[in-house]
Amino acid sequence: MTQSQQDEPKRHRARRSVKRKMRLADVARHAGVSEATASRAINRPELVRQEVRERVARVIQELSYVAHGAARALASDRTHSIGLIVPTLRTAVFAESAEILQQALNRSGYHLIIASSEYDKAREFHEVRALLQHGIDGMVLVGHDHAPELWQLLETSGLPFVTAFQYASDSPYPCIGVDNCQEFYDATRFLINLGHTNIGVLTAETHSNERLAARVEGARACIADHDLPKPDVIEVPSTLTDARQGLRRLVERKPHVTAVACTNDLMAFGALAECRTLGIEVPEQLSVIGFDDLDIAEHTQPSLTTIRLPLAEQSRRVGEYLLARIEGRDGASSTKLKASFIVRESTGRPPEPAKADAQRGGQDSGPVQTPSAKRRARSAAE
Amino acid sequence: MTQSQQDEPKRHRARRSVKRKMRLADVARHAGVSEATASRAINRPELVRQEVRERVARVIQELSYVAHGAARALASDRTHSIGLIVPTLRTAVFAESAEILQQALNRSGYHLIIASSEYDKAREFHEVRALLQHGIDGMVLVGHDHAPELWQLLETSGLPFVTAFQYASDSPYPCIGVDNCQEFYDATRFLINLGHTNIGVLTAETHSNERLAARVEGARACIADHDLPKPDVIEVPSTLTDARQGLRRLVERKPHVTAVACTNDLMAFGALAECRTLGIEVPEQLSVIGFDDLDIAEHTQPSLTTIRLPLAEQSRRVGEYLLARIEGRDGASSTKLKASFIVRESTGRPPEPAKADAQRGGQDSGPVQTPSAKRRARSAAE
DNA sequence: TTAATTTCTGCAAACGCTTTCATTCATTTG
DNA sequence: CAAATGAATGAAAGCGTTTGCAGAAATTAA
Repeated sequence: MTQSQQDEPKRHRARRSVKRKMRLADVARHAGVSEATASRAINRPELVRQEVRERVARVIQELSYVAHGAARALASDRTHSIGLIVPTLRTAVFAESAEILQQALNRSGYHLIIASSEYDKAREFHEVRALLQHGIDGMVLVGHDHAPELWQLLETSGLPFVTAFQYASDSPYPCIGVDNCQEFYDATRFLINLGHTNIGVLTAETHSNERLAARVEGARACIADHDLPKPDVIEVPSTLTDARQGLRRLVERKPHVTAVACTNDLMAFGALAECRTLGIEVPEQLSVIGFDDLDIAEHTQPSLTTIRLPLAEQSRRVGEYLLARIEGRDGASSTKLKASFIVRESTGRPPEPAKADAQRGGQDSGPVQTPSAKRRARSAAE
Repeated sequence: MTQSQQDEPKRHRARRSVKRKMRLADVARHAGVSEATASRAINRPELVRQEVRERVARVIQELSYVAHGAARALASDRTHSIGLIVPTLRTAVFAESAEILQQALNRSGYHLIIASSEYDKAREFHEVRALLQHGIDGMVLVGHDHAPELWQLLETSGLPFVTAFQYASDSPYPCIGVDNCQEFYDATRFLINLGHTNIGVLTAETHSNERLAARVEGARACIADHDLPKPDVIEVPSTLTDARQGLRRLVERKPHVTAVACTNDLMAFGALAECRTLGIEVPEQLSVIGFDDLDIAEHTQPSLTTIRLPLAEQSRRVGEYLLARIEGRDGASSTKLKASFIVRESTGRPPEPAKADAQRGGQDSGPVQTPSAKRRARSAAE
């Protein structure tokens, strides 16, 4: 029995693609080194003599060798992928964060695998299982409100993970994000400082959205702290149409409301749109604030006073933390980020009591954004 | 030398997590079958006796065994992940598509790995390489405009792939999407049918966005086909601020423009905002159409006439095609999808010549959206 | 009953890489 | 100059699955 020309081990099943893929063995052979050395030339170059290192690199080029991710993952127990589970990518804030995180990880040779839960805990748990099974080196979750099995699974798996978008000082797990309650408290105080005493809250459903719930809580707390009457809180499905209807209910039920704090920009846009329809002047008759600072916020009529999350920083820190954990170092865990308060045209002094009840304010009311208001705004942003 | 209690092979290096993970061998042992059978019970249940199948399933439950993705991938040459490269997730249309695709793949046990190119071909090529190396079973690209090396790489790798968001009858590769040129041609015809003879085009940069370029081309073609003078085409960076400026340039340079066809909703929103600022009544003095039908399109003042892509269908088909290819069947390749034309308030008849030059039209001009206009709109949508 | 199928199962060989350990070789050091 | 140290390399043992093949068991046919 003669030795075959190439001493390749014979495949015991057909490869999917016709042309045989180059393997590390091929690289090694062409470079005249062992597989071990070839591998090291790739992964730990400092362990290999420069001359050899270059030779291997050249051969890799020539053969256009591409390492086999799965084999590498199996041998090294590192998949170089990170899982991210967001409620939905349809929300700009999550999409943008995913994008930034993906870019950041990319620079470190990691990939981002995205799954969405649609605000459903069971579904989220299922996704975590699936990701775990697929093999990931780390995981990012949104917020703290998850199925108990999920926490347990994460813990027993020993997988590095972090939660984002909500800081909680009492969280037993690492989290990176703003304190939504605090931020909205400050925003509400901004309104109160402007002179508003009757503030309504318009929010999308808080049931499975702890961030929104925290914001509502912040508004409530601030209003209570200033000895003002408990605010009307209207909760509607997360669509513009519902937001408009919500605004209507708010002004109907409480004719005296002079400011509406919306827990996100979507709600605020709905409010603004409905005000236009109802002939309510913003901010002369009603002040409106949002949360998120979506691109359009600057271009609505009037432009929207809102709160901007430090998404880039959040994603950066999430990436850093995870990579640190993966590589054995352990980075600073929970981090509280600060949002920025953006004052635009949709907020101003409350109307004079006399005017408050008039359905349409006069056109003559001048600019309401007084210097002192601006100053207060700034302080609220800190 | 006595046999150790468990005949487990001893690990030659420390596992990352403390508690040993369950492996298929454990499942097999507990179920009293071989690894092979255990594996089959999981992957090809029809090959094992029901009784055994159930036993294995039970053991898996009890041990909370989770298969090792990398090992599985190495042995089966299937990673169960699909790569998607979009220009950016910051664009709602791409984010939404990614979301839908991810959900669809999920149901079939696949994961979606997302990367973004930022409209940069070199970067895109790099991402493809990275994904290929990571190991994916299929890939989705946006459009046809890619680096030549990318096509080559894809071809030699033999990876199933498909392009989306733009149908091209002459593409040598499978693509699934609408014909952007055709769709915008129809939209332009809608304006012409309303009586507009002087139509401006406002678009974001077309340099590395073939979809926008195709839309502009569609508008040009339609206008030429109707023997109207060549349109002014203003191209601006993709921000609302620039869009507003673009609108201004458009109405300044050509005072007679009575309609602006925007190649996406972002541009249209900018146009609408600027019209408000300039005191131009829409649609009385100027008609505006967009493309994408973003959520807010329905709630702008006036609401925006625009075009909606069949994103769900596109994603569904992309998923189906890829899975078919992966499993060896080959599904229908290129598919042309149809968008829907959504007529709202931002389009109407052009102003009477006398009024056309007046900077502010009378408030008294009634509803312009005549029944016949509506009828035409419908036909344009087919 | 035996032979011929068909259905299940187990053995063991991949899958393509990483990494431990031992070895070789070139340098230092005493 | 021998011994000790350090730097580079290679051999080979995994990593945890899947799957071709062959044999065993169960079923059917004759």
